[in-house]
Amino acid sequence: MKETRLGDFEEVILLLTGILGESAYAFKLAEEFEDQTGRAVSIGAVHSTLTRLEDKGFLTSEMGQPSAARGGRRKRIYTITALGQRVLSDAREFKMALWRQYPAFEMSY
Amino acid sequence: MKETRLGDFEEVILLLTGILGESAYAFKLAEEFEDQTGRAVSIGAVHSTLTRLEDKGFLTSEMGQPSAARGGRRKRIYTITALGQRVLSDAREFKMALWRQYPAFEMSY
DNA sequence: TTTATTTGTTCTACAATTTGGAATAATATT
DNA sequence: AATATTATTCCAAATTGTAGAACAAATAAA
Repeated sequence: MKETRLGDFEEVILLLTGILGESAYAFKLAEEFEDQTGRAVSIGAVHSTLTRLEDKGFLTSEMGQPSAARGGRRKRIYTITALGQRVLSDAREFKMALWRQYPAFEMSY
Repeated sequence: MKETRLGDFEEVILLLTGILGESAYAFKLAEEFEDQTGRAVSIGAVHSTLTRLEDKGFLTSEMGQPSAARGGRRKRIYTITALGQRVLSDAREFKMALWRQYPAFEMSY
């Protein structure tokens, strides 16, 4: 577990993992990413990012059970850690603090 | 002007440029970054990022006048473009939409 | 029961971003 | 003129972002 920063694609994937909860695994995350951004993403991109997030200690993973669906092999389920939540929360606070200072975004929080 | 994405350090620098207005130049941006994040940043990092943001069309720059201060040579002043503002705004909308879906961040916007 | 199809992961390579530091330049003070 | 200070520009290395091929396991169809 290396101590490092959080890239921006990493942040989105981490957030989606938190949002998806129990059903957070690579394929589903890729699908969700495309739905929410409209941007295509390769499955390889998602996998290597998940691995990096796990190395950094922001996620944990374990293999789940195979599903009844055709081809439904075992998935690797990812779970956000307390550290991961903290990092997301810090990133959010920081971003909001900046936006508040930018006149072009004058608004109430 | 290449059409590309916005990295996360890039986003912060772009935002700070908008916030600083007239006085947005590399040294000041580095200083501001350190004040706001508590994280040290090298001046080279800021410069290469500014150049990339300009290549992407999110910023414009021009040389200003020398200041009266000792060693106060001419600064390259950066200004955010309409495209840059739009990109920032889009990034903000997207991020807020995600946060709203994450139960750990249950709150009113 | 073999073969296809589907769902998934793991591995590998390359591109873009992030980051630090050295080299250089311009200005004011001594 | 020499020195100290404020800046920029240039270059190299590490980390992130991204795509795709190779492989594995499960069900459906033949």
